[in-house]
Amino acid sequence: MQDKITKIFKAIADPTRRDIFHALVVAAVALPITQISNQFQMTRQGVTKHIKTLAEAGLVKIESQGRERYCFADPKPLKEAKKWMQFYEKFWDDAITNLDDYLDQKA
Amino acid sequence: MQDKITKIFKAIADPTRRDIFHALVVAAVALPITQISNQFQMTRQGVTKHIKTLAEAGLVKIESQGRERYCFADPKPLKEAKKWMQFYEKFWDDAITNLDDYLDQKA
DNA sequence: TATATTTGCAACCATATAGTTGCATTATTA
DNA sequence: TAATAATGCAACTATATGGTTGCAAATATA
Repeated sequence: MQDKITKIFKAIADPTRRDIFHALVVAAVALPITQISNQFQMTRQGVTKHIKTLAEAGLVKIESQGRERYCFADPKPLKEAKKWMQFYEKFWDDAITNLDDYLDQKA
Repeated sequence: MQDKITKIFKAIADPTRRDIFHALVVAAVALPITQISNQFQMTRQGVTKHIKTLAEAGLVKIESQGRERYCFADPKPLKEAKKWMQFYEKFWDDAITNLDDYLDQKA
């Protein structure tokens, strides 16, 4: 199975999923699947699949109530994604800015 | 065509690609493709494909010198990924911590 | 010049992914 | 109880993805 960080990055690597996630975040309330899917062009089942992917990454929580399934965004897993990136942050500035110069120097 | 942020997230969503990227970052010098691929179990062509994906996301720069192609990690595009995440950072803490409570309240 | 090295390109394969349609199930409401 | 609404499940399609092998081209070295 995929590790957590891979699931998170895969989940947000799809633009439609980012849209769904965003819609849930700004909604700030839990919404049933059908209501979410009404905001998108694709079929309910398509949206459901994306929500499942988001849920598996922990970015969406789902709670059943009667026949409805309320979905709510949970951005917390993004903390881990941020943490992964933070290691590389220190290289943002001291990265070789001009590879040509580097290679010339080496030659 | 895919937008920039999608390319970046897709590039780092694959664990092998994260490994290659990491190897290039810590190497801190430009390395020819064959030399990079020697550090991995898979074929040179497999590694080359991953490097291409990373390069298309701007995370790796490639410069030809003679018959060799020197690759170097450039973490700068991660800034954009971080920026995307920063919008959701403000929701990390005030996100509904217990969806059950929220729904009970609503009921 | 002959040989070895680094690489790109193309074809190919297996699996994953994004999306669809159709139907059955469960819960609500008239 | 009958009709409607929200959902899950399964099958299916098309395309993307991760990876391979084989071969040709260009460059470097003996």
